[in-house]
Amino acid sequence: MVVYAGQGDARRSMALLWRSGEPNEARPGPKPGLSVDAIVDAAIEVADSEGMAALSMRRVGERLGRTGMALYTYVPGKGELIDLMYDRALAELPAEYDLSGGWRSALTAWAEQTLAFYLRHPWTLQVSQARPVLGPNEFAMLESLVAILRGTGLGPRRVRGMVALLFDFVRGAATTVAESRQVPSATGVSDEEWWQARASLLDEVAPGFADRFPLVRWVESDDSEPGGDEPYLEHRVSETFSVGLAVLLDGIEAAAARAAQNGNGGQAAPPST
Amino acid sequence: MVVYAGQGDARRSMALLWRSGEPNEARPGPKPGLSVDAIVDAAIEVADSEGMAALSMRRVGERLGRTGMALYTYVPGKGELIDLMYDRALAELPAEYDLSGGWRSALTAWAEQTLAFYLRHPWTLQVSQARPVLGPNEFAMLESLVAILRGTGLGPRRVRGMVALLFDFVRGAATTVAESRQVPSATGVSDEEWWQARASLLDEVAPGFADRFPLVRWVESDDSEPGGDEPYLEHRVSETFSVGLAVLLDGIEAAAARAAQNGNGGQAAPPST
DNA sequence: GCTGATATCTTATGCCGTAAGGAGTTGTCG
DNA sequence: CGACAACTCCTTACGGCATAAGATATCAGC
Repeated sequence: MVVYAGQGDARRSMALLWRSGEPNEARPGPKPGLSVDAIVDAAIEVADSEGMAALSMRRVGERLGRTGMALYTYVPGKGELIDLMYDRALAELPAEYDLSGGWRSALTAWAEQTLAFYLRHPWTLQVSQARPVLGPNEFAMLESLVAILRGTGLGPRRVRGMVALLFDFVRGAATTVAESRQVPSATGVSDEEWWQARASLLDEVAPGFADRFPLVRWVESDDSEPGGDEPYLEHRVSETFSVGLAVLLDGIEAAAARAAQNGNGGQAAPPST
Repeated sequence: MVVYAGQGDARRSMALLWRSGEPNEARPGPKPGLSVDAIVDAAIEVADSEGMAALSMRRVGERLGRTGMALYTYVPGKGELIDLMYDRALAELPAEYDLSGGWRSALTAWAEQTLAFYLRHPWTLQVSQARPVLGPNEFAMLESLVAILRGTGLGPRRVRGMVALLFDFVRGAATTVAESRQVPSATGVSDEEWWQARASLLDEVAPGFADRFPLVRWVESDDSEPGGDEPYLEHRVSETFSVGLAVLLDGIEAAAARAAQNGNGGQAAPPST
């Protein structure tokens, strides 16, 4: 399931994200044995290695030699912790891309880097996108993508559309790979074995299946290059990724060309559908 | 979080999905008071009205005047129930689209219908895509999309890429709207109010924000038509949706044109990147 | 030393999925 | 008819979760 951000005191969680309002030194009471950073790090370790489903306050506390409840001194709740984890992880992404080769090559690099990021931290795919975390690194990520798309000469409305499209695309591909990787680890069965078992079950349970869905059969027929040592589904996804990226780049180029023709940044020109 | 399908006895859950191996009549024991269909219907009602997070075995049982445990007579577990819900809901989608106007208009209709479906049943967005449910209606959905894309003359590999791209796009847009709709219902604050509150908090907590991210400011600047009575974010998404769809259609057209030129269904022709 | 703020722990509440086993119902066979 | 087996449904219980409430220990400044 999608994990939602904390609804609690919005001011406090924003302050945590932007590290503002740090406590002054020399306060009464025992020295803090932990820190927000240490907690976020431990939580990311848990999520990276065992997945979002295994992330619990107790689990994180345990890794720090504390109980789960000890974390509530530093962080308002689990939702806010996830926001912090997410924004921290995003810091890994490049702040800018080489634009000297034009926007197409920069966008390709962006897509590859971003895909790799999601695969390094698959749990980030489960952080809600609609109510953005609004942390510094999320803005930086957006800034760097918009910097590339500015090269197309399109206006803000068009660029917003492409930002969404690009993120949906990369996140979708990453989600497929990330979830497929859980099959072997969760079931002890290789990806390919899982698919073959399912396919033979299909024949058994749904006779005449192939005749009912001839186009499914056609589209699954294999006209691709062999996948080397990549697992079955990951090979499929990497093909899909390059095909999809090519479509996106061509579509963006078409929009940019139309806008250049009209000389208006694509703002007033209606799509030629 | 993403909800994973049941790992249990695969044969049994496939049989449930395809409704094969129905029990013969005249068995000993009390007459079944429930049925798989009744349970799936009740579960869909819960998920539609209260969201996936509120879906629990006890909750569904309660709606049927039973305990949660009673459901285990009919359904192996929660994961399998979700699979059944998903495939049942997919039956709402059109089995075919009007191809007489060409693939562009059919694809536009597909995107709109599919988006509307996800918004009617937002919980379907949380069913894992990598290990497909493999129920009859999931195949039917794929079949109808491939039928449209065949009109482009592209080969299976290219069409697979576009299928993934199109689903990622529509699901991404649907996810954004679906999650944004939970803000008002969960917090009692309108979408727009939520955003304004966040924005003023940003100023407070991150001074100099606008200078740090000038392109974010630029891309968020409003060059769009007024949104009528649509909520803020939904208006943004519907703009984004039409921009994205136009890009996709143009990109697909470019691929199709290149393939037609080479006369090979786009199979051997390398992408011109 | 006292006061009051702070960090941490223990305990408890109310959810969850589901394992285990018992009670009641109904068909078939002797 | 009675016995048995299959079947539905229930109660209880376990171990997990987030987190509220409150007890206890630690420390700075007066």
